[in-house]
Amino acid sequence: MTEKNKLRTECAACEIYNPHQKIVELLKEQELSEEIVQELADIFQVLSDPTRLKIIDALREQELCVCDIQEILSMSASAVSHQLRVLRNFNLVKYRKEGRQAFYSLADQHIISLFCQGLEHVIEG
Amino acid sequence: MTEKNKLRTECAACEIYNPHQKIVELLKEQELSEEIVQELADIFQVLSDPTRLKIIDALREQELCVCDIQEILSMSASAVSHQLRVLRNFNLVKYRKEGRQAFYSLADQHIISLFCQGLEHVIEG
DNA sequence: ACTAAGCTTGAATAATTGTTCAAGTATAGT
DNA sequence: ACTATACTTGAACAATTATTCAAGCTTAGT
Repeated sequence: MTEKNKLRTECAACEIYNPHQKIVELLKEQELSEEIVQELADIFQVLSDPTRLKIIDALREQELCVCDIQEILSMSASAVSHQLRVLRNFNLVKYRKEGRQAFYSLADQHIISLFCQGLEHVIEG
Repeated sequence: MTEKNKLRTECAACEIYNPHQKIVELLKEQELSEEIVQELADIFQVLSDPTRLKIIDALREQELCVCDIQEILSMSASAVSHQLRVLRNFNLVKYRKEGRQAFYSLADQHIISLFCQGLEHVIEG
């Protein structure tokens, strides 16, 4: 094996010279666990719907009942309720019952950080 | 109209006493534009897939060619290429051609902020 | 007790999406 | 010129998902 050939380490995937062999091996080991990646995808997935984003946005400053949200979004109670359930299932919102009404609020402010960071990305282009 | 009734302003949505009438009106006006919300949803949508998240994660430290990524994710070239196109369309990655290979890298570090913020959310529970 | 309001839920439908498959282009090596 | 590699692309398929519809439950007011 010539000096030149020694440098030409082979990637398991490509047969041509590959400068990233060690990095690839490292990344295969260090790769985020399947579970973490899926959870990460899930949380972004919740934020990937305009209706849910509008709900989160509306709840930023104060709690609102379902019919408030319905009014703000100009959507049916059913559609709103379905999306509130998604947000509930991911513990992004909590609610309290008062008579016939259900008052929803953000479970914590952490989701707002993500929301705002995303907004920055959009506005900055 | 009695003093008591004056306080019972009606919400356009609910007929019962609604403490949020003014807030609802305000939110209907201030609501994020449909366009902005859609763009926000779109960017989160891109991040809502495990494959794309893994690609972004792999590209955090250095550029990689398609076959590197293929190897790291244990996926077909076609599947990887399709997802790279999605990332390209949203200007999250850029690439340079070198012979037969295409070397991909992150277009900017902004997306990493979002990625990490999401990761924090997942890890903190 | 009755009626209506506020909200939730399951099924149905239409739309979107991730991967595979088959075929394609472009470059490198012989 | 030929072959194989690296990558891309469009169509097809299965899976997921957002909204609507119809029906339900619970509470408030009469």
